Amino acid sequence: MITSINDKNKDFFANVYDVVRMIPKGKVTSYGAISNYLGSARSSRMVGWAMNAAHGLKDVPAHRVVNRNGLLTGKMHFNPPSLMQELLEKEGLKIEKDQIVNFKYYYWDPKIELGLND
DNA sequence: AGCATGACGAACA
DNA sequence: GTGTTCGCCATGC
Repeated sequence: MITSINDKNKDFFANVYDVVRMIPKGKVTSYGAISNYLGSARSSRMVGWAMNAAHGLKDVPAHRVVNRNGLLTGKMHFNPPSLMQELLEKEGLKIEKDQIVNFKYYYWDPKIELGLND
């Protein structure tokens, strides 16, 4: 539950949620990619912070968002920490040592997918 | 106000 | 490739 956010934060959150919702099934992206897409390439921490608040929203597949290394850094924040991996595996991805196998292949960059393409 | 932390990332040694 | 440091913005003490 967010106690005090400004309009600026709200806009940032809304953008993050919107991008995350647009992530195709079986694809993943990184916090940095989202922050970059929003224009704040170095505020990737805020993306993670937004995800923390987003984890209460069913429309926001936070499990499709990992760090640039393809590592499931946020798995510990899910209800069962293993849920994140399970969801990804259910979408056809393979996880090993909390890391996405062939992460580069499943990587989905909003800056490219949504910006370069119509 | 200052200090420490965080689902991160990039630069540097 | 690994370890350290800084930047980013917000939160908690």
